[in-house]
Formats: sequence, C-alpha cells, structure tokens
Amino acid sequence: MTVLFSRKCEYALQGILYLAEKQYMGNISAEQIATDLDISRDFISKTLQSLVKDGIIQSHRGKSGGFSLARDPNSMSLLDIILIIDGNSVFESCVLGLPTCSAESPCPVHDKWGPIREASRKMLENTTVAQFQPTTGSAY
Amino acid sequence: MTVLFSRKCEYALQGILYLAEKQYMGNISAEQIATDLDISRDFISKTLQSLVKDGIIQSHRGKSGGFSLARDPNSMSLLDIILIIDGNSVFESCVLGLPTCSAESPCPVHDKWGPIREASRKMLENTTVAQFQPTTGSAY
DNA sequence: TCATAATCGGAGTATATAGTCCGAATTAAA
DNA sequence: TTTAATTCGGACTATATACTCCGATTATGA
Repeated sequence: MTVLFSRKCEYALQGILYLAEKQYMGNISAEQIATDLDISRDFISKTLQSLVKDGIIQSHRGKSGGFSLARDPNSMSLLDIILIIDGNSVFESCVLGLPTCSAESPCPVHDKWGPIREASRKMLENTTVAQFQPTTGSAY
Repeated sequence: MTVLFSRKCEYALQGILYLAEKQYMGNISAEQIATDLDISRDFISKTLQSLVKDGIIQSHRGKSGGFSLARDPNSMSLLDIILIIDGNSVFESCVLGLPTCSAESPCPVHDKWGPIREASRKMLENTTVAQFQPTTGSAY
C-alpha cells in the first residue's frame, strides 16, 4: 500500500528526482530510467509521458532521445508535482473518511490532524527539485 | 481517494467511535449504524464482522442483537485499530515508494518525513476511544 | 537515404479493493 | 412454539488502479 500518494505519483516523484540528479547528462532514455529505478520500462514511460503533457518534463523522440526536466528546478516543488497528479484531496479530505467533516462540523480527530497535515504540506512546498541536483550535494 | 488509511479502516474507525458514543444504549444494529453513518448496511456489517474476529467489538445475533464494544475504551487507541486492519506499513514505508529507502540509504525526503510520521503515530497512539464517550464530552 | 533508437499512444490485461446479494443460523419475546 | 429481528458467511459483481503489449511515429547519424 502507498502512504500518502498514488503509485503513479510516487513513480513520478522518483522519476523527476532522478532526472534532476542526472540533468547534466541531457536526455535520458526510459530504458535507462527503468533500469536504475527498478520499475517496468513501459510503466515509467507511460507515467513520464503524462508528465510531459503536464509540462513538467520534456521528451525527445528518435535516436539519442529521452526525457529531461522542462522547468527550472528551483521553481519546482514536490508539492507542485503532487498537486498536478493527485490533486489536493490528500490535504483536504478527512483522515477518517467522513464526507461531512469540516471546520464547522469537525470529526473526532479533525483538530489533531490539522497541524500534521499542514506540516507535511509545508515540507513538500519548501522542498524543491533543485535540492537534488548534484551541485547542491545529493545522496543518491 | 483515502488519506492515510484504507477505506475499510476508515469505516472501522467511524464505526468504533460511533459505538463508543452510543455505548450506554447496549447493542446497536447494523441497520442503525448504517443509517447514522450513511454507509451501506451490508458493507458496514462486513467490516464490523471482521472487527469481531479481531476481538475489538462484540456481536449478538437474534432479536435485539447488534454490535457493541468488546474492550475497555480507555485501553483502546486509534493506533491499535489501525495496526489491526492496515498493519504498520503506513508508518514504515517510504513516502516516495522507494523499496530500498531506510535510515542507512535514505530517500531524498526521508529525514524530513520522519518527524511528521512520528507525530501522526503519537497522535493516534494518544487518542483513545474513551475520549469519544458522551461522559467525556464528545461533539458528534 | 537507410538503419537504428527512441518516444507516442491506444488498447488491452491483471489485480486489489470496494461493495452487493441473499440464504442460513441464532436469539428474544409474544 | 412460533414469529420477527438480527448477525453470519459465502459467493458474487463493480470499479479503480496498476501494469503490459505493440505498432506507429519521429529523429539522429553513418
């Protein structure tokens, strides 16, 4: 089971952080990414293709083609990626699954969960893709 | 989509907190619970049945039968229920889904996620079912 | 210009989770 | 002892997610 994000989102985050790490190498093939991350080639390929549509990464066909980052890593937070793929339901939904839970009619743990949810959101918002580029010292 | 727990687990938590709230009334029928929580009768029934097997709640068949808490609400934390139904993978798995992530070979957000994970765990551990009984002042 | 290496994209399969249906067993009370 | 109300339990269906397959398209470089 996943923790907070869908499997697709997990793979997307892994893929993007990997691309940031290898950005200086230019285009990276799906084959290469699949091998290094130990994910099926066809599946990571599909996931990355949808990120291309979202404008997060670039792709180039043909010989010496592959994937690379499309945006400035400094202005791309993990939260940005998560919102694009999973939406913000994880930051809005009741942790007990009560559809009626809100500030006005809170569920039994609403107030206790709020600060934790905010902390995770802030953490993901303040973590940029750039932090995983080799020059800033990553530990892949 | 769910936030942290499986849908089954969400329903179980809702059901147990509801039973704590109504404990003084004795057995509550699946019909009644389903109506009040707005869940399908058959489905909440199945979920509660498995909680009976786990020893968390009691059931009684026949006329005026129904479900009630089996344990002392003071010694039953939300964490206990979650561990029984979903296991502890949510507190152990890498938030990015990397199978190799650990303290020795941490993923890029491992250290940032750790404290948040611990905070949620503590919150759930320190929240007992008893806190939702009418005498202690609940807000259903 | 041709062979090769790569993404693209659509359609399909697999699996887990979610949810339903209904008859049998059980119990309380009239 | 009969009736009504309830859980029990097994089999079934639906749906979303995860994942695969493969031919078409595109680009590079010899």
